[in-house]
Amino acid sequence: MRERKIPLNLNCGLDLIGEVLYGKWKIRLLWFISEGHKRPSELHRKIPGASRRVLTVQLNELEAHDLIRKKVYAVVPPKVEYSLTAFGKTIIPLIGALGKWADENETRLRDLILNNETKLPEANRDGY
Amino acid sequence: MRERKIPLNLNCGLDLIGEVLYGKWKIRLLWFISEGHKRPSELHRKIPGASRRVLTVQLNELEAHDLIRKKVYAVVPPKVEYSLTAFGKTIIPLIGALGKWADENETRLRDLILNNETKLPEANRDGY
DNA sequence: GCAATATGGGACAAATTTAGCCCTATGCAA
DNA sequence: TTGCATAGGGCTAAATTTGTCCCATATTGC
Repeated sequence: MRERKIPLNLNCGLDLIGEVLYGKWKIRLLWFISEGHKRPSELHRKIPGASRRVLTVQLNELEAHDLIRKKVYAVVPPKVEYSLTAFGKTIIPLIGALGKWADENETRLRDLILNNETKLPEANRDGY
Repeated sequence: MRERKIPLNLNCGLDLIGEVLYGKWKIRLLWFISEGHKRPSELHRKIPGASRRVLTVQLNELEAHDLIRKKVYAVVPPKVEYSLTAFGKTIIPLIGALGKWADENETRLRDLILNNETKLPEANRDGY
């Protein structure tokens, strides 16, 4: 975040989607929360590839965007639970649909992605 | 792209979605192409906020991922037309749904986003 | 007493994505 | 003859996103 130097576009709906859902782990976070994984540590276990730091940052953003709500228990060690807001719930079906689409095309997508991971970079390496 | 130092996760469908749709302008590109805006210059006019460079890069990626197809006419000045592949067409309804969701919640989203744009950065500025 | 637990956040480093420029090519119009 | 239009891609710089490390907290169990 911090002071943005390149202005936001907020023209069409798709721009807005970008702002709210754009973040490497956000849709996964929303999805797992919708599945009932509420605590940050749980979510981190579900998404081990992400650093704890980014997850908390993105959770904060989702909260700021009113998609999730945070409940802090005054105990030690700390306990925190996230849940979807009513607003957040309205977007879950869409995320579900995306996941379903990807699952249905899983092998195809995986092939396409991996193909390009091994092809494009080699072309670049020559340039160094 | 180039040589990736942080490995990809390709576990669940949502990871795959990330790889294919993650890119600042990709869903907009797909959407506009689906609306019949085929030529790079047209697309650029529809998305003036993006640099021409990134658009061509992201178009290349979409093509590599088999969501769009490119037709090059051997004329001068050059003429290129993109169109959705059959595979690409299957994802359009999902993008449409996202756009619709955002349109329906437009003012709310805009408020939430702008609110945070002005609030969070100020909190940070103090730290400098 | 010391480690482990769960969470948050500051400071800074690295990785990755985007933006900005420049150059090419060739007809057509002013 | 100069300039524009169209598309691509190399290269470098900036912006932005992610990751790493470290500290703090209070209680339970060893």
